[in-house]
Parts: sequence; structure tokens; C-alpha cells
Amino acid sequence: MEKIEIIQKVLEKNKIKELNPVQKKALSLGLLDGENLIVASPTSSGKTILAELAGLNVVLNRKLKMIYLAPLVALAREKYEEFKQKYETLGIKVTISVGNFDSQDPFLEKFDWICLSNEKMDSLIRHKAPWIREIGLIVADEVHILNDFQRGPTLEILVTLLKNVCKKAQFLLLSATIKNAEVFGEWIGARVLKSSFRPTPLYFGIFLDNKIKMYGKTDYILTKELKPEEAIVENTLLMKKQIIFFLASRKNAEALAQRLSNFVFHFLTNEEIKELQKVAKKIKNVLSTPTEQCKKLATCVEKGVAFYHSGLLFEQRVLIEEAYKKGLIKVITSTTALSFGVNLPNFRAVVRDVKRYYPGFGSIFIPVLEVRQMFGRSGRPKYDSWGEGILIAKNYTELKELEEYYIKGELEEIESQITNESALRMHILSLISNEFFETEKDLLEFFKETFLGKTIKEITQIKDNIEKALFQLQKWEFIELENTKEEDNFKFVPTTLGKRISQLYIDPLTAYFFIEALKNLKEWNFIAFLSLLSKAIELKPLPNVSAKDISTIEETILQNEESFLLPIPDFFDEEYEEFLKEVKMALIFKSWIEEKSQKEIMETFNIAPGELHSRLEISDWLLYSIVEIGKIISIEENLLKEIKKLRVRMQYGIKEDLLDLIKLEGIGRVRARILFDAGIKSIKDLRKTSPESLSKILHSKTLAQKIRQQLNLN
DNA sequence: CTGCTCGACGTCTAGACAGCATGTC
DNA sequence: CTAGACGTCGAGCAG
Repeated sequence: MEKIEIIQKVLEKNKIKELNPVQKKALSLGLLDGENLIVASPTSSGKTILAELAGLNVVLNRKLKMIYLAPLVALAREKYEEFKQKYETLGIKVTISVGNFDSQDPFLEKFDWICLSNEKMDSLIRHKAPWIREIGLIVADEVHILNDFQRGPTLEILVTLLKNVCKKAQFLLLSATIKNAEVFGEWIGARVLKSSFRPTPLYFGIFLDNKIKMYGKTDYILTKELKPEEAIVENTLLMKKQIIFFLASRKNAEALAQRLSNFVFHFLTNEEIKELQKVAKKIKNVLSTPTEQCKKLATCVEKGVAFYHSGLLFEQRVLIEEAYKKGLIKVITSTTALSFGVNLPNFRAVVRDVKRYYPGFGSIFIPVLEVRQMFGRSGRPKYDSWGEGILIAKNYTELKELEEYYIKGELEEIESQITNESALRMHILSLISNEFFETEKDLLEFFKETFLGKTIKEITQIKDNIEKALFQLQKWEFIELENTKEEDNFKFVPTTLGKRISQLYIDPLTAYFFIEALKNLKEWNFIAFLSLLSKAIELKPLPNVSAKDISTIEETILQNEESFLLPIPDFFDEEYEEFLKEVKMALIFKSWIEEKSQKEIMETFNIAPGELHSRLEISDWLLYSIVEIGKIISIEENLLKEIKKLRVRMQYGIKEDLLDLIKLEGIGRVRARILFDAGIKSIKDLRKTSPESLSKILHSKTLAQKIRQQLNLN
């Protein structure tokens, strides 16, 4: 297909008349001629269209695949839906594969456009997916995530690796506005397109006293008597707009939401109040017994305000997003949870807390990049003719400071985080396991090809870290040094264990803990085992231990002293504090599998529902990994069975006696307990129960019918 | 005596990726 | 080594 036809198709599918300046520039830089490109421009500057243009080109003209990589599952999903809806009619086969989604890997072979999370692609490489050779275009979105301490290294290694593996592939890196885009260009041999183009302009402002000083626009004068947040909200609502506040902690977000809700309330119409009450009810009843947090959120939502952070349950997040998009919820107070993730259209964003606590550093200014990112989503092309990002100053000195740093200041450079110890040992194990590299020299060569390699002068700077990782991996027996025939030539080979751990995608240190502990595992003890589980790096940071927890925890430690699977740190040791947290987490898990309600767990341990949920999800994967490791180091069969049983109990939050009933579709922790209490204790008992009494117990005919169908009783 | 405000003091601190095999209330 | 907002609780004060 001719270039002009491709462009026309894309314009048509996006219902636009012509390309914007960024897109035109990308074409002139050779987007459709297979040129590698790094595009650094603001959110909503139409970068997705670039992926579509190049994607059509590569599929139609070169008969190769496009992979679209995103740092977030939600983002990958969003693009998948978008691509599918637009291009499936053209015969392009679009799919997605992220984590627990339904596509199987060999199955991806048949698809043209594949949306993936960075980590999923990384894992596919580890599993040596054969279709990787068919990739003609690699689109990596939000590549500024390279700067992220925890998740940046994955992307960096991934891109470096893809560069080696997919020699014939075109690279298209998409990023927010960044200072050192040129280095990216140098890194992958790409042309650089930097632009500040936005379809709707974004204005910055700083609040002080009763005024919002705007830059490039007339100032706003606000009501004097009100507190800053209230004054800004009033001004926004009078303009019939919505607003998002960004705060440093969950607590702050919740506190502000509560305060503002009593203010926003007065601006609502009767119609809105009615609708909001419906939403609030849904939010409150996500769990069978609402926790305090659920109630708090519902009360705020009734009054047109919502707080938003990772402690919320997934359904609640979705409900808030929907209600905000409909214009029902007027104000959201959020942690950074919202600055990534879904695209929530918005008019005005206020970053109230520009300082944040970093352990070991205290409270420090957050990066300019991050503030701009939070501002970035403001100004919806279809609804607003501009967007606003606002900071709050307490006095004139602070105003000047904020202005200097965030408004006029330059963005930070993106820095490689690849030297991160945990990331390094994980990726080095992976590289060796896949036999990409055999010697330390090879490995160092590879690291020269990374983004880091392009930014530092001497690779020796990270040589120590690499050597340390290699040393640890050897010590833990995940890799071995093998002497080849030729003299002076040693190569690293993975052990069976090492290979499996790399595939399981867990931190080698976690795996090491597990292995050492499994060796000591003789008798089954829940607290001991669950404390071990909580030692996993993947579950960190763990919820804090508060004063009221201490006595329970210490009692637990005392009672199980003999049973712990790894040495208990000395009381005066630094690690002791961490150990307390691990035991606390174990106690939380134990409450869960003893069928305590989420409300009760939250009240006893002060842990948000969403937090428990995400820990359980990770634990499921860790428990699977423990079983897999256990198989390799051949631990006793009955212990393996206990772990498997625990995994199911953790999944559903049930006591052991419900393990049988839970196997049925439509039966969870609550219904299984209802049946059990009614005297139906097993599937065998179920067979003997009449359909009438079954439907009576479960208060549902259809459910009883569904269960009987599964037992072939009809 | 009650109810309110103010301030000292103690407490607490963001986010969310992956394996694998099937389905909650 | 570093901060700062929130919540609780008690003191002080007005009515």
C-alpha cells in the first residue's frame, strides 16, 4: 500500500482531516521509511497515530508484526481496544497479552498487532517465544519510565535486547517531553523529534492568598475568606469545570476529600445528588460488609468528591472514573495513582504537595517531570479550549521558589536505573539463563549497549555491581562457572534451579530465602510459613507496625519461636523491625484464611482493602513459585500438598473445611460457608441435597440450578 | 457544666509489573 | 542527618 493510502486510512479511522505538526514532522523524518524514531512530546499530542501509521506500513508492506509496549496493563488494554475497534475491519489482527489475560503465547503467532506490558514482553523473551523473529516494528510507549527505580531497568534491558534480537525491526519510542531525548536517539540509533505541541494549550498557575497567578493568561481572583483548596474549588465549580488535586499520601487525600465534600455539596443540583447517591451506594457495597474506608468514600461521593489511591478496590476505582467522566463527581483528591494509568479527562489539576517523603531522604521536592506529568492530562480537546495546572504557595518566597523550579525550570534528565541491585541480579540471571551471554566479558559488552552505557563514560562504574550480582547468583547456586576446553575461558551456565527462577519472574533473593527455608521445613506451621512468604521482596514495602500491633506480634513470635524457618534477627538488629512487619503480614494472611471479614482485618491491622487484595494477588504467584521450587529441590510430598492447599485457601480466604465446596463455580468464601453451616459440608453432601432446599439455603433458584448442572444432577 | 478552639505531641508516609490455569457476591 | 500533614487529646476560654 502506498504511503498516501496509509495516511488516508489512518485519518479516516481517527475521523480527522489532517495530521498535526508532530505527525507531519514524524513522516518527514522517515516514519514510513523504516527509520527509527524517538518522539518526545506532551500527552495528547497524537503519538498513538504514529504507531498506527507505522503499524499499517509494516503489516501491509512488509508482512511483519508490530508490538506495542506499555508500562501499564491498563494502558496496553486501552490501546488494544482502540486499535481493535479502528483497524480490525481492515483485516489487521489485533490482540493483547498481559499477565493473567487470556491469550496464550504461541497463539500470538497469528496476530499482526500485539499489545503487551513491558514485563510481559520481557517474560516472553525468557520463554523464547518463536514469533519474535517476525517483529518488524517495536513501539515502546512512555519510555520515560526508564527513570523509574523499580521498573525502569526492565524496559532498558528489554529494548537493548530487542535491538540485538530483532535486527530488522524498526523502533518507535514514545515519551513525554524530556530533556535528554537525544541520548535515547543515540542509544537505539534513532532520529529525534522533540516537540511541545498540544492540541489544547496548557497554562500553569500558582495560588497565593486569594489569587491564582497565571503564566501567559489573566490571573484569577478568588474569595478571600476561604481556605486555598476551597477557594480554588469554588472558582472551578463556578466555571462549571472539574478539578483533580494531587497529594503526597493517602491520608492527605482522604482528609482533603472529607473536608471538601462538605463544601462541594452546596454546589450540586438535586438531580446530581440523586445520581451521586446511586454511585455512592455501589461504591459502598463492593464488599459484602463495607469497611470504614468504603463508607468514608461513599459519604464523600454522595457529596460530589472522591479520594483515589491504591488502597481502593478495583471496582471502586472504575466507578469513580465513570462518575467523573459523566461530570457527576466534581472533585477528585488523589495520590500519584492517577497520574499514571487511565486517561481521565480533566480541566484543572492542582498539585498541592510538591514535597514527598522518601525513606532515607526525608521530605524532598518531587521532580519537575512528575509535576508536569500530573498537569499534563488537563485540557480535554473536545470540551475545553485550554487546560490548567496549578501549584499552591504559602508565601511570596515560596511562590518565587515554585515558579523558579516548576514553571520556568528545566526538566530533569532521564537517568538509567539499571544499577539497582535487585533489578540487576534479576536481569543478569535472566540473560544467563537464556544463554544470551556466557562470560563476564560478554555481559559487560551488553551493558555497554544499554542506555546507561550511552550515558556514562566508563562501564567500570557498574562493573562492581555486576560482579556482585554474579557472585551472589553463584553463591545461591543459580548459575555456575564452567570451564570450557580452551584455556582461560570460563563461561556461566544456569543451573536447573536458576533457569526456573528466571522463568518464574521472581527476585533471586526471594528465591534464595524460599530455598533456605524449605530446607528447614519439617513440620507445618502457618505463622512460620506465612512469615516466610512475607519475606519476599515482591511484597515490599509491607504495612507498618503500629504501637497497638506490637504486643500481638511479639506474643506470636514467642509462641512460634522454634518454628520460624529462617533465623530470627537479633532484637537490636536493624532487620528486627522488618521482621516484625513480616510477622504482622503473616497475621493478616492468617486472619484472611480464617475467614475474618475484610472489615475486621482492616480494623485490627489498619490495612486498606485494596492493599490486602494486591498482596494476596502477589502471594498467589509467590506460592505457585514456592511449589515449583519445592519440586526441584524435592521437598516432601505432604509438605508440598500443604503449600498447595494454602494457595487455594489464600485465593478464596477460607478455612480448610471449605476446600471441597469451593471447587464449584459460583461458590466463593461466603456461599461455601453458608452451605457448610447448613450442614452441607462437601460435594458429596451436595449430591444428596434436594434442589428445593438448596435453592432455599442459597436464596437463589438459578444458582442452585447452576450447581446441580455442574454435578450432572439434572 | 458544656461546647468550642487552639496547639502540642505522636504518628505516619505513592504506585502496581510478572507465572499459570480457570472462574466471585 | 533531613519534613510536614493529620488526628487526638487536653488546656483554656466563653457562654
